[in-house]
Parts: sequence; structure tokens; C-alpha cells
Amino acid sequence: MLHAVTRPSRPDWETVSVQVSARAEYAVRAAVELARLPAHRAISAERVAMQADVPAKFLEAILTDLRHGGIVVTQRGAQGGCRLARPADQITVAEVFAAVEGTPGQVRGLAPTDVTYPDGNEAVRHLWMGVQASVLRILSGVTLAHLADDRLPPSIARLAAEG
Amino acid sequence: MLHAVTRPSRPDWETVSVQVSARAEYAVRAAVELARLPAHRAISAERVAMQADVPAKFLEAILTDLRHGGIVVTQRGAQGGCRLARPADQITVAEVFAAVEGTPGQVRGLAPTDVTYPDGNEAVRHLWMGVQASVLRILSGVTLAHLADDRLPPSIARLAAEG
DNA sequence: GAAAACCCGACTATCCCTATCGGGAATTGG
DNA sequence: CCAATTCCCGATAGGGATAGTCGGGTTTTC
Repeated sequence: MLHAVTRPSRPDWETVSVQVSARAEYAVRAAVELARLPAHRAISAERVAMQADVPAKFLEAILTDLRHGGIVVTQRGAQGGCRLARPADQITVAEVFAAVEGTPGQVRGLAPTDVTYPDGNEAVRHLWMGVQASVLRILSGVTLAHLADDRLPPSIARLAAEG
Repeated sequence: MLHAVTRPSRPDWETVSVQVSARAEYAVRAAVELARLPAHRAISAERVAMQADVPAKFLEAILTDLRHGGIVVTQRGAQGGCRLARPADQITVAEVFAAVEGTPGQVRGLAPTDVTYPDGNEAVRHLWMGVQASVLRILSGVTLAHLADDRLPPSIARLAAEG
């Protein structure tokens, strides 16, 4: 028979799976490299791949997404390349994610607003929505300029330290 | 030539992919069903599966994880079944996740503390850690008792509404 | 001892993610 | 004009994780 042992609500083995896809991570790293260039200076995708340590052909595909998402602009031909479409302090990490993640905000393959829960189970859906909002809030608060300077807004740095 | 058009930092197409696995979702739903039982009352896995609308054999595997994680206790034999190991208000959703998610807190398949970034790119890693801490904080703030009553702590309900 | 119920390892099927390939189209410098 | 450079894009392969199933074994109760 078990007693109702009171456990700490956050034992140290307790974690949650926050998975950042390689695609998203590479996109951020690449964008940060671009953010470190002098304004309006373009460099080739291959050089970005080297500097950000990302497989070159894969990065090419990612840059296509970033271009479609309005994060970067590109220029073909000799002396072409790519650069940020806007100043680095006006591009948030959330926007970078949105550009590269094809299927946003999924709960079991469905858009969270579409998941139907029986009556009396709305709270579960709201919980997923809350998590999503929280993540979005963080990623919207960090710009490429922050990352290019290797810093974070204080509130987020505090969160990271608490981890 | 592009002007530096000032975009809103959160256009409405902007989302992030917060993926809740079927496994985790089922685990939470099942645990909530158990939380709604009278104290110390056990029911069979198959009935839980029906009530929570989860494939029966799959739930069996999930319940094994929950048992290993100390979330539920089970009793074999006729009139056996499973029930929560502790009062529902002492079990957080974070614990449920921890029990069922095999490979927690990954960034490209590595533990976030193990991902090495070149000098000057620590902020990126801190950002992932911040996201993770934020998610963990939310999931640690919601108990099965909350969900069984179909409510959330006010701060989290507010987050969900903002979504 | 039969029925109820959990227990568990093996297995399949499928999907998505990562990554690459090959060639085409634009641009520029000479 | 030509050739080098660079982006552009669809097709596709491989691998690993995820979802879900199967069959049979074990424990407990009536």
C-alpha cells in the first residue's frame, strides 16, 4: 500500500521535450551570420554554410524558405548572394521559425484550434494553447540583432539561467 | 531596391511549431480520467481507453510508462485496474510528460547543455534553454486536479487566451 | 480453475526529417 | 558573346522516430 507521499513538484529528472528541428536551428544560425555583415552586404549561400557550419545544399533549401518568408533577399549571378531583407533588429526569431517550419502549431497533426475535445476537457486544449503562446512570446522577443551580439533580453536571459 | 519597411513584429501568420506527441497527449487524457475517479478507486485500462478515446493497446504501453514514472499504480487480477499513485493535485502535467517522453529536451537530438556553439554564439543556446524553462514552468504549474475540473491556473488561462 | 486484468517484448507500417543530386535560369565581368 | 558565378527548384533516397498491433505470459480474485 502506498502512502500519499508528498513529492516535490519539480524533481530534477523532470524535463519536457522541446525539440528544435535542425532546419530551424540552421535557419537561425544562418540568419545570425547574415546579421553580422555590414548593411547591404551580400555573401554567397556557400560561404554562409561554411561560417554557420551547416550542410551547404541543405542550407540552400532553407534559404529558399527564408526568402519566401521575407527574411532574406537574394541576388543571382557573380557577386550575388544573400542578405537580410530588413535590419537585424527588426527580425525576430519567431519570424525565422515561421518561415522554415512548414506545419505550425501542431497537436497530433491538427491545428490546435481544430482539435475537438469532449465537453469538460477544454482545459487540456487551452493548456497546449498556453504553451504555444508562451513560446511564441519568447521567440518574438529576441531579434537577430540580439543573437548577432550574443546577448538576450534580460527577461529571457533570466529564464535561461533558471533552467 | 527594398526600403527598410517596418513590419509589425508579430504578423498573424506567425506561429511556432509546438508539437505534442500523441503519446503525451494520450497520457494526459488518461491521467485526467483517473483523476476524476473517487479516491483509491481503480478501473481497468480498457475502460480508461474507452473513456479517454485512446487506442486500447497503445494506452497499455503508455500506462506502463506512467507506472514506471510513479504516476499510476496498478493491480492485477479480477477487480484490478489502475489509479493515480498520488492525489491529483500533487501530480503535474510536467511529470506526466517526463514519464512518457523518452528523449527529453532535445536540440537536434542532443541535450541542450551538450550542444556546443562556437564562441560568440552562446545566446542561441541560452535561447533554447529559455524556451525549455518556460515550457517546463507552465507544465509544472498545472496539475491533474486542474484538468479534471476543466480549469487552469489564472496566469496560464490568460496566456492561452492571448494566443 | 476459470475469468479478469495487467505485463511485456517483438513487430509492422508509415511518416517526416535530413540531406543530396542534377540540371536550369539569371547576372556579371571581361 | 562567353564563361564563371550564383541562385533556383523539383525529385528523391535513407534513416529514425512515432503510432499502433499481436500474442502469449503472469498475477489475482471469485
